[in-house]
Amino acid sequence: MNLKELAHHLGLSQSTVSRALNGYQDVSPDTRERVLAAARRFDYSPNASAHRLATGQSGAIGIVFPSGNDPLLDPLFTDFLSGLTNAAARHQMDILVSASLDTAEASYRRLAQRGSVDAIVLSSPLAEDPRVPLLDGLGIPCVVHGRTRSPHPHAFLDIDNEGAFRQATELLVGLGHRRVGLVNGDARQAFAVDREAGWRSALQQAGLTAPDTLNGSDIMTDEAGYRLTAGMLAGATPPTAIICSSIFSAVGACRAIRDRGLAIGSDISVIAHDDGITSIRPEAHHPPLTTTFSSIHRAGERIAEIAADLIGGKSPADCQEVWPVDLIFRDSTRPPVGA
Amino acid sequence: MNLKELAHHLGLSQSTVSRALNGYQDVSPDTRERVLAAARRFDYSPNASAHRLATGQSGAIGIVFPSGNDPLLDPLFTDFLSGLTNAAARHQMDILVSASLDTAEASYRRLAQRGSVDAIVLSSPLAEDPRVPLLDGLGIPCVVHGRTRSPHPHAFLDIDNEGAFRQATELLVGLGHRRVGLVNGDARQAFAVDREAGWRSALQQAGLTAPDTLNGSDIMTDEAGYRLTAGMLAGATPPTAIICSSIFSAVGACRAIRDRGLAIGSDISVIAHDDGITSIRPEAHHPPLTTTFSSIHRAGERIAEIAADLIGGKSPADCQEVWPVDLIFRDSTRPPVGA
DNA sequence: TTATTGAATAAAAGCGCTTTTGGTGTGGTT
DNA sequence: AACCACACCAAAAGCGCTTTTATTCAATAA
Repeated sequence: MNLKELAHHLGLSQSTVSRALNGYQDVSPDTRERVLAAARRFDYSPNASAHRLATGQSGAIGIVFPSGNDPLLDPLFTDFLSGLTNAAARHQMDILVSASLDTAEASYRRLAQRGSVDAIVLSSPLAEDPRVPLLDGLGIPCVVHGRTRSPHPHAFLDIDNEGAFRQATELLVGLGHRRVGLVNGDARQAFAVDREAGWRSALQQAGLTAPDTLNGSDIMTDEAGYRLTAGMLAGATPPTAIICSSIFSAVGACRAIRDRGLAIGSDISVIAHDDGITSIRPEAHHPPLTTTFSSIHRAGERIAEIAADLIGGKSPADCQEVWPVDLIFRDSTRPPVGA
Repeated sequence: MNLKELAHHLGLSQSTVSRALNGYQDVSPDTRERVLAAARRFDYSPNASAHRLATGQSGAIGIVFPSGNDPLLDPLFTDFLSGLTNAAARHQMDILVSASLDTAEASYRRLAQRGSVDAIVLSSPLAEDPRVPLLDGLGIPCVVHGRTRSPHPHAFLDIDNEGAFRQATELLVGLGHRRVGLVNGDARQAFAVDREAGWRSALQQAGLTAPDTLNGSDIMTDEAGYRLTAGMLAGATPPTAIICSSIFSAVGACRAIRDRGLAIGSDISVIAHDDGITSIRPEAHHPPLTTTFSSIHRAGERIAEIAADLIGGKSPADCQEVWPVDLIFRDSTRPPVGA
């Protein structure tokens, strides 16, 4: 059932039916009611492709999957995407996930030029990310989950990574720790840069050093978390506390600590950043992990809204948000041994 | 830059340019070369909406996100989606992720009627899943990741869940275990039903019982894995081995075992099903976990191909695959204490 | 009365592509 | 010379909608 048939069935013109369905004013209440009733009865819904061609809008927000070769498949992505999709649906939009077969640049270019999407979401930005100027050049609205150092004014939603890790480090220092290890994500990622800065600043503020031996950086898997932590614990000046950039790293870190015959909390304190993903919960650990918390699901929701604003014409400069991060104190952080 | 402009620029008609770009035969090699060169030079790519309207195909495969209220956000989804997206891109298709705001049924209905997608992927099917007949009624091709008990002949890709868990149980029984606990997923899910059947059949084959107290079923998070395992270990006849339906449950199960002062492998054997997700690797555990393994990423890839076949007109009955599952022996499975 | 508005609807144009149909000029066949 | 393929290309229709422009008819104003 399409517009034409529906109109013919009602003895009305296509335009009248279209206007009635789309809530325009110049249709009598009477006809409108008839049209709506018929649409319901025939279970009519307008064809997506035709609608898009006519309006020039695709009704979709695009997101490009980190390339197939990259082993760093973000497990947080599911929760993020779930939020994104939910909020997008509320704005009558869909999420288009695209893979980068060749280069990431080519994917973005294709997406933009073909008009497959009205806006693009950038995830896991690097500190200096070439994608932002690229998309700007292509003239397609884009909102970054995170932040780049780009002087380019771009729409973004980020969490206060620096503040979160400064607070976490301050907490540990306040408990008496003097050697705090950092198990961070990939050093090129913007969030990792910020977190390191927070860690460093808190230590310096307290008159402590931030030695390279306690500054670990790698992908955020349990394996890498284990390796980095085990390395630090085996070093000449092992840490008495560890801060992990993800709950996955923390799982590995905890195993490294236990494997060394040490207890989490009493021997080595642990703080992890928790994005609130459902499959691994820090409060279910033994002992429950102290965390810096910010829901990546809610971030996804908000980003879809920002994208909708952008499509509606809002200026990117007016679409910049930094969310505070909660520090949730649990049992994995205690004063160091002998304090 | 659109077709019209490009054609005008070349002094050719739109149809000729279109045919040249789409590889039809009745265009001289000469003109084709000219057209392609111009397209490259002006960085032309055809408008997606127009293409879709003209061909009647959306060029997208749809997948509906498990509803927003459902806490069971599948963390495996990322890896699956990644495979799906990659393979889809190879077939020039995109993946459209849609949320179910109201009911799941309404979402599918909308997707199908609006022609937003050419095929739909169904994830996490229940043993009896109403979505299969629904989509069939809507006349939109659908491929199920997993299998339903539906008499409806539907396209699917499943792994041999029953065989995998039978083999795993047989391995444990062969080592001398007589009480094997099952930490399964949600009992309504098709895969959980099959895995339980495999476990049960292996035990019965060996003349052993499959008591309800050792048959745990819940969502596949570390927390639930911990709870189920702790419960079994605290019971009157605790298991000497545990089989987990996911690596996340296994993380929880391992913690429960350790918390009870027992060692994994020597005291309690553990086998986990591993979907090959990148963030948590069983071989990185201590001890490395024995697993039943099947890559969910590759399943995603294959499913996109099946969807493409279906769109191409292949019959659903000819699109049914069951993949064998590897049993990978590592150090978490040993003979029981005293054997 | 006659022009003037305004409401309600119809008609038609257009979005950018694909595809069908039609037309031209070449060369080979009878 | 007439015919027919054949290769190549142009013109035009059509996909299903939205939106602009026209039209009708009744009610009001001059």
